[in-house]
Amino acid sequence: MKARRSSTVVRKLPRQARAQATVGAILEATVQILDREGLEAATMSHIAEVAGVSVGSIYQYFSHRDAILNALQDREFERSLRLMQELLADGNLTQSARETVTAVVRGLAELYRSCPGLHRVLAIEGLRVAKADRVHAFDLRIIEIVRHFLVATSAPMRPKSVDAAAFVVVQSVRATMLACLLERPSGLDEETLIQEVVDLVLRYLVRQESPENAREAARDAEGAMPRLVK
Amino acid sequence: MKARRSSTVVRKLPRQARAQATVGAILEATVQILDREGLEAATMSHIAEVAGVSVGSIYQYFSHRDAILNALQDREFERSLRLMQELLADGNLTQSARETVTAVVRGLAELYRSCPGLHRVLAIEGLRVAKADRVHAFDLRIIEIVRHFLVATSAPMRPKSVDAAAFVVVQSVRATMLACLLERPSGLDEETLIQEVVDLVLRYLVRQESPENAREAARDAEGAMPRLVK
Amino acid sequence: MKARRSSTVVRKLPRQARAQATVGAILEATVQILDREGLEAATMSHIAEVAGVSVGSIYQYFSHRDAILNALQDREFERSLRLMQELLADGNLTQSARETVTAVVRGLAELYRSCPGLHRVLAIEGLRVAKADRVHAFDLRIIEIVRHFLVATSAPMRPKSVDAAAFVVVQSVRATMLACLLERPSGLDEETLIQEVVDLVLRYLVRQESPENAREAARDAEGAMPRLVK
Amino acid sequence: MKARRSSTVVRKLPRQARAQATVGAILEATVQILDREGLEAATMSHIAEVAGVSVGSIYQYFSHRDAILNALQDREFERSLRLMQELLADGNLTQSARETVTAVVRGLAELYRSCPGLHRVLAIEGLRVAKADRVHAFDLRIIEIVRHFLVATSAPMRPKSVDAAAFVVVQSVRATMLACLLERPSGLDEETLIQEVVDLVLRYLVRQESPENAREAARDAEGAMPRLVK
DNA sequence: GATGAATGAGCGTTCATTCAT
DNA sequence: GATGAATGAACGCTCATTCAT
Repeated sequence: MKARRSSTVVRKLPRQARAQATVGAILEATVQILDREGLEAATMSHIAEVAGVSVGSIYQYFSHRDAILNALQDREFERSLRLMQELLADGNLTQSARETVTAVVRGLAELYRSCPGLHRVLAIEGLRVAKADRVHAFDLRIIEIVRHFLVATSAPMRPKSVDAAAFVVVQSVRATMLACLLERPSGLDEETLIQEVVDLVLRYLVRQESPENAREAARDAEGAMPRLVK
Repeated sequence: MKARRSSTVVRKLPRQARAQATVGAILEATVQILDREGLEAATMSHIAEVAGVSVGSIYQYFSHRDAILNALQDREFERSLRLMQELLADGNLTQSARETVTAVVRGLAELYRSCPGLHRVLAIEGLRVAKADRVHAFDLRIIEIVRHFLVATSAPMRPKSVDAAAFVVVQSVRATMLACLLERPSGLDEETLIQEVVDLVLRYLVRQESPENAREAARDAEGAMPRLVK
Repeated sequence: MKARRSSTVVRKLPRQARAQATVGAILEATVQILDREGLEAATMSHIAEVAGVSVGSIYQYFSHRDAILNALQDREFERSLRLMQELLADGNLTQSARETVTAVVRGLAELYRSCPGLHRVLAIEGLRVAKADRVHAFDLRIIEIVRHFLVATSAPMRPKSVDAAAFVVVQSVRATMLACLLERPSGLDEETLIQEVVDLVLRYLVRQESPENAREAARDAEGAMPRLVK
Repeated sequence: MKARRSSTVVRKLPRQARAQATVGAILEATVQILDREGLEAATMSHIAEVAGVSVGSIYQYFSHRDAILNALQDREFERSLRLMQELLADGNLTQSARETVTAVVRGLAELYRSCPGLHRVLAIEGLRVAKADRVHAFDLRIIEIVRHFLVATSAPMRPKSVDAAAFVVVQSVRATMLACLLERPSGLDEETLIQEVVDLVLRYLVRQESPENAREAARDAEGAMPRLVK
């Protein structure tokens, strides 16, 4: 009776131009709704209305409602992964650890800032049991990228367990930056928090040289990062 | 007279007691359902069934469904706050920072571990727009406690902005410990992660003395924490 | 997610008077709709409307739409079975075969005539693959009753295979009488067809004595059935 | 000229031929779907898919979905009619009644057996109110053929009302043979049931000569049909 | 003609909430 | 107060039909 629901996100590959436009309209409408009105406003009728298509058209491309959310989740997942892959690529190892970490944190912050409500919803979805596997798989990929960087960098790594370190860092950065955007803590601007998160990560990961004070003072004075690697 | 007055009293007291018991049953039923079956299983009928009361009775004590979830959220909020208030109270300032932070992280981990499914749901609820203010208020209280500790402790604090530090620390610890329970990252046991989170926090917050290496080696060798404060 | 759909027809046993009335109204409304408007008119909204209740109320007593149809099917199944059990009971063996068969055929005809449209729909339902087992089980019970009679009667049975005979007779009588009501074949009144069906069955089942002609002439003249059994 | 005329012709003929092929593909696809998956699987999209055409093309040849089912019904109707017309034609009157009836029953059984699922669906369709007239018309034609045979045959007919007899016989044979295929009654093979149905019909229709036993014994012994006609 | 993307009325079903008993 | 039957708006989803390409 009921057609099996594969985990496949897209029901039919849109081959015509109009079809492509429709799929795009559906995804954009959903992003807008999620970002502005939240998860429960994203009913099929509302999505259809905002997208300017009929409900039936949505089902031409997405087998069920969750498939739309999955598609968006995948899209953001890929964005995050691409960002980190680029910034943590082996070719960037000549940069200082601080430069690299700052770039990653800032990049994620920008990603979230572009549509905070969407990322709020995606965070919610990530907490639902039904989506656990998807999120877990994503986390593994992210952690693997971080792990690879931690192993490859010439900065002196402090933690004994690279796995644990990657896990802790990924969760901490994500949660803090997202909360920063969603809660807008009074008195704290985003830039300050980015710097704090970068500090959090660097101090946790990198074996500090002594004399510590001198180096930090230097940074503060110059506004530039001393190379942690030679 | 006496008898009547007595009967009046007991007739009144049991009513209140019964009301308390009913409210308790409703909350416990909801906790069980949320923890075991998730948010969508927590329908009014199901809660009533598990609590052993009628749906109508629930509305006697909770004006609408969300009020139950709010009550549970408040209860867990209070538990967290009480935990932190106790561990970060001024009376505990003589303990080492590592001891204190370890106690807090471990305490939160225990709180989450007692019913991870519930905290998963509460995290979800906390991300909903409608609950933003409630969560924000809670975060402010938590941060205030942390902030107070950071100011009061004799450990040499490194961050310039106590507000930012409290925010970063709270978000990081919460997210990492919850993710630890919900994702069960393979190869990482809870105790290891607790230690890593403690390291994350301490290294971020406390100005490290030199020579750093010696001190860390000492900790690893003794299995005990050297006092960071004098 | 989806609650398992047991084959149970009734979701909750109605214990209050109002509940009983509601269940009755739902069933009667469905019978009316099926009888007058056919299967596809029996939507949940329409049933609710005709029954004078809300859709939600239907789901209080029937887990899904098909459960209503199953309940009606069971009700008619039981009626047929009761009818045949009574007429073919061992206590009636002293009656002539013709008397017995006539009573059964006439009884079924009356059953169908009381709401032909309903039996039309039930016949449809009986042909749907999903209901095959239900109908098969019913047919087995009916055939068993007929079979028992064929073995017990003192009329001289002709067919070698009692099983086959029971099957053939049951299917033939049912189909002919139902078609009689639904097609209203011009020029044929119900009574004539009943007599023809009775003849069909008797001549098929009972070993005719010779001289045949004499006996048939006698029947025609007298309008009464000579005992086929001694 | 020649070529052009020829091309004109073939351009026209292929078009018609293609149309024929398309209609054929649609009908065959529908037959397959109905036979294997049932009525509800026969959606326009599914038919189009199996037929290898587009939904739009179906509407070129069939004004609406039901028209396809009607066409199939007509096709099967015609097959049944042709079968019976051939077997009951005046030219066959020299055969014994048993031979003729056996041929008809066996022919119908074969018709049904070639695609039982399709005939199940057609039986369902035949019971729908909207199709009543179509089925009635078909039944009238069938009955007319039977009636003509009953009048023309030299076998001694027993029933007084040829109309009633034709009706009874047609309904009984159809229902029993179809139920035989759809229910697969345990312990009864098709051949046995065919013989029983033939007996049912013959004993009902034909005035039996005495002594009955002798003749039946003879049939059983010889495995051949004694001529009922002279 | 042929295509298949688009349509949208209508379906079965759920569940927070109300209120007569 | 307690009950639980009744409510009905709203949901996700289907599919016969249309029509721009």
